[in-house]
Amino acid sequence: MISGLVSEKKQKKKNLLLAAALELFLSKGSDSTSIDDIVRKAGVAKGTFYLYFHDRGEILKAIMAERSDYLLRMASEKAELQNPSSATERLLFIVEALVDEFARHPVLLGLMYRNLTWGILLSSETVKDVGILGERGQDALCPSADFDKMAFVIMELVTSVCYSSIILGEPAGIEVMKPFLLSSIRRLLVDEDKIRSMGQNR
Amino acid sequence: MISGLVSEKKQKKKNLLLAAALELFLSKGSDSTSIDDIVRKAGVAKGTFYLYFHDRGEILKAIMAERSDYLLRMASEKAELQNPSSATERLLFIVEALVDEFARHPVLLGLMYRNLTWGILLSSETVKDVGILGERGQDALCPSADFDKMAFVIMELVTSVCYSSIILGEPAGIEVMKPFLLSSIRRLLVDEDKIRSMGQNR
Amino acid sequence: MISGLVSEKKQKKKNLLLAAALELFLSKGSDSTSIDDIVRKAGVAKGTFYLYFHDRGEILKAIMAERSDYLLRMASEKAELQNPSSATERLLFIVEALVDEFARHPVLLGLMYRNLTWGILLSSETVKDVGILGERGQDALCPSADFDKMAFVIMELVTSVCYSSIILGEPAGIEVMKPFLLSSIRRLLVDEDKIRSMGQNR
Amino acid sequence: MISGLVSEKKQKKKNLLLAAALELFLSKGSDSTSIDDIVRKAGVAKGTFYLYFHDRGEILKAIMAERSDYLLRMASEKAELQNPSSATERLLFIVEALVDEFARHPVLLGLMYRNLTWGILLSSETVKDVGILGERGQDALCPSADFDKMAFVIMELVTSVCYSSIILGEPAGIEVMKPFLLSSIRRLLVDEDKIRSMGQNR
DNA sequence: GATGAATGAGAATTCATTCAT
DNA sequence: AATGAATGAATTCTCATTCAT
Repeated sequence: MISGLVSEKKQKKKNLLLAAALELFLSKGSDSTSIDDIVRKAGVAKGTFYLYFHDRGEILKAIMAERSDYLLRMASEKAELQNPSSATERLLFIVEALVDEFARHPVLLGLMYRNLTWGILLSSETVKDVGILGERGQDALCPSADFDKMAFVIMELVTSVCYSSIILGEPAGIEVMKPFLLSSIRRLLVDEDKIRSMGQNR
Repeated sequence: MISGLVSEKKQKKKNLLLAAALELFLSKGSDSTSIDDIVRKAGVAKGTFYLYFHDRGEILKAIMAERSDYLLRMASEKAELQNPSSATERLLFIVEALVDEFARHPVLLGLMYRNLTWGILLSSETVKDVGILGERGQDALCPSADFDKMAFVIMELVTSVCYSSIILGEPAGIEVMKPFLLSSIRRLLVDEDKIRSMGQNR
Repeated sequence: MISGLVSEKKQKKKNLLLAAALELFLSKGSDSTSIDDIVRKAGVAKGTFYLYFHDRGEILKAIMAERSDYLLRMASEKAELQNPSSATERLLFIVEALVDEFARHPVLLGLMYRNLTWGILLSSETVKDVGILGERGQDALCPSADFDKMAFVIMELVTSVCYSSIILGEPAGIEVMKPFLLSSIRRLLVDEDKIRSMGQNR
Repeated sequence: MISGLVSEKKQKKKNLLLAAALELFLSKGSDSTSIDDIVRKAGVAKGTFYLYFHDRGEILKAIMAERSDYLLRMASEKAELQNPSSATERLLFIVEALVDEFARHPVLLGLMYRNLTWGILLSSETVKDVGILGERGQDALCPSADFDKMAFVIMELVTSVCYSSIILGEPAGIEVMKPFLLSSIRRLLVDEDKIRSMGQNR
């Protein structure tokens, strides 16, 4: 456990930097946060920043990865607590939790919007076991081949709609857009074959 | 008519600036384009920029508005040429034209992704008469109340998916994502009541 | 003449920078002179430097060109005043003037040594008409084909010997090295054919 | 012998540093090589550098001394292999070997040009016994008094001309300058008395 | 309206050096 | 002897903005 403590100590300054950067990115946006700001807030020397990160983009990426991972886990756990009756239900609960979190923390949303592409996160191992679409296979929400694409499309949709709605108020407030978003997702998950047959009717 | 010519002449420098800025934004990205770059390329003096624009954000906004308007019109016209048999068909043709355009001009896509929210454009008068969801009312693709939201959600989805797919190659190339995107949109437009009843089965 | 005055005014800041840089390069050496130092001494803003020079190397080059050109003219004039009886005499007077100047201003020598290669200067038009080897042709000090090479070799020799002798005191002081240098140059200018025949004797 | 081994081991890190520094100086130039670069390449800790060298200048000096000594020995040996018929011949062979080596390794040339003055090396004991001007005395290439000066002047000349010719291409390529340089040196070694008498004729 | 020289605050980055372990 | 995390002064370079002409 000593080595654990050592490496913990070794990472202390790095963690100070990460914490400071997160706080500043959230309050001022990443574009207007200088490395000077970060080290001043972290209480470390300028050079220490470059000991751990190559540039501002790198610390942003690190923070985005950590935040989105955390966000997804948190939403997943919240959904589980509501005993979803189906995979669809579960997904909708997850989305709802995400929307609520974004509504509570618009700055976080602003930060994640277009600094984050879910593509990378969703294909990462850590998130695979969380899952947002339930198990692949029999009970899956969509054909296995489309699994990744669907997860990805849904997450991009959620972020885009939240951003526009919560931050810009366009085309309507989040209280109006949320139900619409949820029903949109429900529609997305409808079995494709059934859609095609229904499409014929029009 | 003289005054018309005069005001046209008066705008000459402004147009030079707009043209120069567009070209630079596309080739270097808006972040790395300085006002210096713009005036040099436009062949006007530094001070002249501030005669017409307050800052870089303003010229960017102007360009984004013009570009997205043009893009939507172009896609609309292309769709019309294919004699769509229904409003859904027409919308899918429009989306296809947009995707193709983005695939041909990744730089334009990158520019729009980072600097445009369809919310503003879609609610503008100039785009209203283009329309992407057909006429409101009887034959409409979705309930009148959801009209704007649906248009908005679809456009955000298209941009997000294109960006991730074309620029980042995540979660797959655009040739794979395009059919998936089109079928996703088809599903989004399915009548909600039918969905709900189908949702029960799960 | 108005335009002359205008362009003179336009160059005022540039000249302030050049003067400040020269003074600093001479007193601290070019390596330990920062752009900050230069602008502070010149009394202009930081950005103004970059309005006129791309980087420190550029201002150094400009100064070196001006200084060496001046130096050569000065030495040439001094030589002329002594009514040299032959082209060889004239060259030796020039070299002597250069050596004396370097001995009086070791800092200048230190600056020019290995920041300057005579090659560029000697082939420039401004120096062509000064000449250090007299007229090409009949009376020339060396075959026309070797003219440039000879001028170049002599100047490199002078600078090298002066530097080592004056700055480092190696292998002897300048009062000892000067006569040796002059006689070395005299030897260099000896007709090659004669040398070859003399070489046989050894 | 144990102590010998120990002190050899003790020097192991120092040698690692020297080897790493040489390689870096040659590939990046000494100015753009940081101590960080050196220790990283050497695989030792930052602090270890300061255990053996006071600053970068010190390690540079050490390397320059070793390199130029090696270079001179190498050139000397090569010259010997060609069975020079006279001291002049021998010197010219040495110079030729040096020029060829510089032409093959322009980086080495650049490094030596900027950081070496032959003055120090030529007066060192290790080089005295190599000699480039043959034995002092009867058969010497020049009067004993001028021995050191001449050796020095020739070496500076060779380095300067090689640098300008090989690196800058001024005033001509090395294939053109080499013969000229060799004949110049031949002239430099001509007996001074004979010169003086010949000088009268002009 | 138009110009463009001048500004100077500020951002990023480097690197020799120290020192507790 | 050896380490390497931490330092922070120093430096380069950018760029939006102003203003006298």
